[in-house]
Parts: sequence; structure tokens; C-alpha cells
Amino acid sequence: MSIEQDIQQKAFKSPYTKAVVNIMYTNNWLCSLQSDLLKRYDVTLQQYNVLRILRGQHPNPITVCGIIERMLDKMSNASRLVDKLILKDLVIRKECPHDRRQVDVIITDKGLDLLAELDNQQSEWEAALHKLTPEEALTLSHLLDKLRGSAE
Amino acid sequence: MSIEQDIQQKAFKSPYTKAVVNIMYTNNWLCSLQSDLLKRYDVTLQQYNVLRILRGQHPNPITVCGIIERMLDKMSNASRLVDKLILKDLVIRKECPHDRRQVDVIITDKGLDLLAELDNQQSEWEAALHKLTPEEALTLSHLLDKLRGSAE
DNA sequence: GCAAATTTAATGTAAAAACATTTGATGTCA
DNA sequence: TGACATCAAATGTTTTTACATTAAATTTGC
Repeated sequence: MSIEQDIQQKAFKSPYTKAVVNIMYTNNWLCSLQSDLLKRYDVTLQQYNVLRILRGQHPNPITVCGIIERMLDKMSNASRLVDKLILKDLVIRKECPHDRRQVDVIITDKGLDLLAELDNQQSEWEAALHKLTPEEALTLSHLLDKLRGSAE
Repeated sequence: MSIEQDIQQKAFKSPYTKAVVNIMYTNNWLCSLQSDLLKRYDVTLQQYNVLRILRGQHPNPITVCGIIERMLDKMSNASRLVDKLILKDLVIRKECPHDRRQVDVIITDKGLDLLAELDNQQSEWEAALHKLTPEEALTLSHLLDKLRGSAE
């Protein structure tokens, strides 16, 4: 069923309003799916995102500022998020040699192992997305870029 | 710039992963925009969504359960959200005649006025979305429905 | 070189969310 | 009817988020 039925709304004011509501609704749908999966590994969605950013840099370190820049939702407590990951031995903090204000963060082997494990699980839920063809998925991305005014 | 540049990622594993990340990124972009607007009126995004649900029913009441069903992100504390709205005189609680477990919630005139005011403001930020044509906005919605397996 | 401004990360605090439990009301069925 | 399951809403508790402030290091301009 379509978005109107999902949230039991009769009609939307404009195709734009409808698209916006649909993005938010779909986002929540995706987050729920993914959180359920991550919960089994005792990682939150935010922690998972930070881990993926760190893996993207590995074996290079990245500063807390760098993490915030790359995060999907910029928030101020990346610092505390790193704290949580350190408690689980998934990352380590290292002092930054050339600027002592900054703090380098690096993913540990344990963190990489966890991500590898999660990659496998991901295929399980990614299969749920294959109701779109690869071309449609790209079109979707392109439209979102354009919506944000980020299209080239 | 496209999503890759926005979050400084080189490439995505698949068009599906890219679409999912883009949905989440765009959702955050939209929420920030909208929250900034709502903040001036001392309403949160969640409270705003509940108010719109209530307006959709007006002049009929709706139960707390009904609100949760229609919310974009189902959470358990719709009850407390209603509390907040009552404090601001935007809604009222009424006992439900035929089932004393349930509680009817109705939007007040003050609530309707606030929404009307916000509707005007909305056009301001909706203009930001007109980089898409109406047809593209509909295509976007359709692809999202299909992604969730909700296409007809 | 030094004071002021800026940057980086951490921390304090209040509000909100997530999750479980409780309370009261209704439905079910022997 | 009465025990038991179910349901609706509220409440308790812990964790997370949002927002502001602080502390230390670096940069800038004079």
C-alpha cells in the first residue's frame, strides 16, 4: 500500500509535501529495520555509523571534528559517542602529534571484526530493498540530490 | 554536490546502500530545516506532527492509539507528547464515552490557529523543494513506496 | 612576543526518546 | 459469574539528544 494508506491520510497538499512525508516515513522504516539488526550486537545506529566512518579512514586516524563532518546527522556529542565505543574496545583514542587540541580516533581490530560480521548481516536486510531495480535506486538517489539542491 | 561529496565518501557498495544513506541524509536535512522554522513557534517537530494528525480528524476526536498509528515514527510516549500540547492549550483531553480505557484528544482553536500560521511559513521552506518538478516529486514518492514494498 | 580571537574536544544540564512496567477497563470463555 | 487474557493509557527509569558552557591549544594581528 502507498504512503497515504500507511499513515491513513486522505490526500496531501502538494506532491512536495507528499514526498517530504514519504522521505520521513521511509527513513523511520529503514532505521527501525536496521536498529533491530544492530541491537543483537549491542550497537546503536549512531555508533554503527561512526564505526563505518572510521573504517573508511582505516588505517589512518580521524579527528572528532572529522567524524562530525561525515556524520549523517551532525550533533555535538560525537565525543560521547566515541566514549561509548572505547568502553567496548571498538575504537581507541590517540593524541594527535601536530595539534594537541585534536584527538585522533582509530578503529580497532575488534571494531573491524564487528563491522565485517555486520556486513554479512546487512545483506539480509539489503535484500529487502531489492524491490527496486539498481537503476531505480540510482534514480532515487539522484532525485534526493536534486531535492536538496545538490545535483551537479 | 552529490551525496558522495556531502559526506565525503568515495563510493558506495551498491546503488541500494547509496540510496539508503541518501534517504537518511536527506531526512536529516529536511528535519533540520523544519525544526528551525518550528522553533520560532516553540513547537517541536513531533508536536507539530501530532497537531497535524489532530487537524486531519477535526472536528472529530482521536484516541492516543489512533495518534500512534498515524505517527511517522511510532513511539510509546504519545501520551507525554499530548501532555506537552495540553500545557500549551493546543489540544484538550476528553474522556471517551463508550470505552473508559481510551482518551479522546481534540485540537483546540488555538491549535488550529497555530497550524494555519505555520502553513503560511511552510510555503517559505517548501519553495526550497521546488528544485524538483511536481512530476519528479511524485516519482520520488513512488520509488519510496516501492522501496518499502508498499507499491500497489 | 603577547593579548585577543578562534578552534577543538570535553563536560554540564535540561529535554526528549526508548523501553519496561503499572493501572484501570474491557473482552473471553469455561 | 469469575478467573484470565487483552487492551489503552499513564508512569518509572535509563539512555540519548540538544544546547550551552568550559578548558586547553593554536592562530591572528598588532
